[in-house]
Amino acid sequence: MTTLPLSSRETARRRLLDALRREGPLARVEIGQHLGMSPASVSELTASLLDEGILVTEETSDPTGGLIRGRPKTRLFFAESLGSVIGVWTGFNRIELRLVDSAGRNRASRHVERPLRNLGSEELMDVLAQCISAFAEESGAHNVRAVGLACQGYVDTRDGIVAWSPVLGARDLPLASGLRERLGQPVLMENDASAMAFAIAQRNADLRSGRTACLMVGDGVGLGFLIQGELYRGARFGGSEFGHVRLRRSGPQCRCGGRGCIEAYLADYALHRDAQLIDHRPAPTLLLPGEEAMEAIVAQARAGDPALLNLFQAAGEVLGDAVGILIQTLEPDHIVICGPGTRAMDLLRPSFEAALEAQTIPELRALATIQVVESSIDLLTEGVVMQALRELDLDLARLKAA
Amino acid sequence: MTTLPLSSRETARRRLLDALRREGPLARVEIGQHLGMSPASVSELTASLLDEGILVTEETSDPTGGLIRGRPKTRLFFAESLGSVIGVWTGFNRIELRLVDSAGRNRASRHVERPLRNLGSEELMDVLAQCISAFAEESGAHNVRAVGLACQGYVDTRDGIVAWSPVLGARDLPLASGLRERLGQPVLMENDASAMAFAIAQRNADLRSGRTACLMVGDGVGLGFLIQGELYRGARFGGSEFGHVRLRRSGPQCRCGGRGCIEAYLADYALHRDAQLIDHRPAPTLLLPGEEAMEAIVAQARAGDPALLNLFQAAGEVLGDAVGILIQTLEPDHIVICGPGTRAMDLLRPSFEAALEAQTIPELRALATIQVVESSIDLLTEGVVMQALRELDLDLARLKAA
DNA sequence: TTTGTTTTATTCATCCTGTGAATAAATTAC
DNA sequence: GTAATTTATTCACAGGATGAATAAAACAAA
Repeated sequence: MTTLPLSSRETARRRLLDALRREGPLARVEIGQHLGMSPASVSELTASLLDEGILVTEETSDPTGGLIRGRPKTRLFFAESLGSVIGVWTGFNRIELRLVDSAGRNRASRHVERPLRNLGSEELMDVLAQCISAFAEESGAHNVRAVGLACQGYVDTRDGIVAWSPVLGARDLPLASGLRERLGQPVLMENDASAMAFAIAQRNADLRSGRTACLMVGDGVGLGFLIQGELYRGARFGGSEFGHVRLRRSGPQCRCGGRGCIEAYLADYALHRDAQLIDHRPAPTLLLPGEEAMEAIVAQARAGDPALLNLFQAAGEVLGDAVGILIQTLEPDHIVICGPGTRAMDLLRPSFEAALEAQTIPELRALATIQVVESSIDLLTEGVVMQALRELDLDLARLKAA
Repeated sequence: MTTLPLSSRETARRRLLDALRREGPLARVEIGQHLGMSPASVSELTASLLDEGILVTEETSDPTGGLIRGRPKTRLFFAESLGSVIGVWTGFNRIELRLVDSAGRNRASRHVERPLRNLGSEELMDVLAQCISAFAEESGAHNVRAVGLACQGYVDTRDGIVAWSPVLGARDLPLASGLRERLGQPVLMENDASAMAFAIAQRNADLRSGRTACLMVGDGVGLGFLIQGELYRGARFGGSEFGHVRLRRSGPQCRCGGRGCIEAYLADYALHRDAQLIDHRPAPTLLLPGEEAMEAIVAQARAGDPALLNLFQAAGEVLGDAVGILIQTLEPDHIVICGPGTRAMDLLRPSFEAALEAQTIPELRALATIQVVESSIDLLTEGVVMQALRELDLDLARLKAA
């Protein structure tokens, strides 16, 4: 992840390519309208992008059937020849993979069940590299240009280092360089909640204006924070570990070693573990339960199981407190609650809303819109792949400039 | 407060004038070194600033006494003729005023004891306007160009509206326009913690790089958050109401009407109130105690009063939790604890550090430097005045451009 | 005094970008 | 075939940043 300030040319270029990835093929006039650029500027920019072989003109088979007068649009889009990018997410005991072309269109995806916890760092990198190359091979990926990797924990996105992760058990793990050596590809890293936030904002223009706090609930709990559509970067160019804010002094145990973290109430592993405890099952594991197991718990709660209802009630309360803290601290314009955890939003909502109300000042609460976006892990690899693609766009531009 | 994106020219101009206000008179070469600009650009920029009458060349009385060879520097600085700006802070029962020239140098200051709580909005504006004009007159202010006003609460800095304030009891109060009508001057508004954060960052270059979270403890508790030296703006261009994050569900009463807010433990009024309660004094007020009263409480605690020590212990714990939340949410590069409340830092520190440690992940905690900056309310009016001056700089540039 | 040295400041030609206006191109409508 | 319409390019120009050359203002030394 480059962190140099972008020149105005680079910004324009990025905006243009972002718009194409979002909207699909566009004619030059349309690009101008989308971005508020003059036709002359668009012509100039696209000329060099065409020249560099990044874009190609589309063979227009005249889809309007001659209903529109005037010179027909020639739409521009990404050249197929540019190759592809692999996006990876390392979950608790699962690896999610996706292959996209340079336009960001899905080409293949799969997931692998494989616990990554407590592997040594060399072994971890071996396993990951092996999964990625196997996936590349089986999906017939040709000309892979980069790998984007999202994982839980605090990620130094500039250097591709996992500064801290509860899942990988890692401290300052130089994952990007380790995988680069093994795969021979540039590897770009991102925190997983950041990746999902980015993907969601790509689908909703509102979320790309102002400040958007995107709380992902699922495997863990993470926050992706966007300012004018770009990911917020903290120290060492990482995101946020909001999921490990400890709201309850003597709350349940968290994967991070602490107690009472937001995650320790809301994450799938936490709900699953606590549900097992209710049933007096032995030795609750910290492994990620499958979607079926979670659905079963939710169904049982919806059926009226009082102990489970209590669980969701407590989780909703924590969610309300969490969103309340975000509102009072950052005053975002938009708040998004997303991730697999939204499957139980109906169960969470009453206590969520009560806690949010108790936690926040009404006048400030009114400044933010809150929306729930159902989103699966797919969106996560989509986000990291998008970020990787933009990074490659930039590299190409700088390559040509030099 | 203008919120339009700045043109590159405007950015350069702002950086130049900021540097002059911080560093004092500078020669053109020195400006170039400070800002990493070419001599040609500096010459060009300063030429128009001199032309507009914003800067003047300094009459160099050759202070080096001829020890240095070569053409002597001609230093540039702000023209005296440009007039002055008044900075105001409205506290709980006190108004702080300051007059500065266009270079930001202090010309006069005073404070007025005057409770502002529970005044009607018209009356409030009358009182404020009257205080300000009396101050302008008595300090011999000539050619006042603007008033900068900092207050507690959520301030819409673009339109100068107090969206919410526990002190002024206001909801959507258009204070800036009301005062402008009464004073005939443009009035620029800012949240008080934001103003102090800005002032502190002007004095320490480190804090102007990366992300700085500046927690002001005093009359209330506020957060000023800086990204690359510029104030973070949330929805409606306000700052943060971090002081009203409710950390303890059944904690003490806060001025905002809630319970267990950070402020309800740490603010002067809270400590004073709780100290009175210990002594079984009747009817604890919410008025701001004077500095002497606070010093007395601190002295009594330092002398070993166990009940007071408990009070500071609880406050320190809340401070640690608060800083912990900031670290895990925003991963700032720098954290500053400032304001009059730092007077008791020795009493707060043990429980502060323990709570911080319990609240945060060591690897993440290590990413931020934490420093305590002793700072009085003076810095606050300094900050708001600085912001007002930069806004005027911008207006002047846009005036000339039109 | 004169000439050279040193440092500061300006000027100038140039590059880069972005834009409005004019022009060209490609199509439909009549 | 001509007019109308829409899309795309070209061109001249403006604004801003910069390196290089030049000018300016001092001191140092012969």
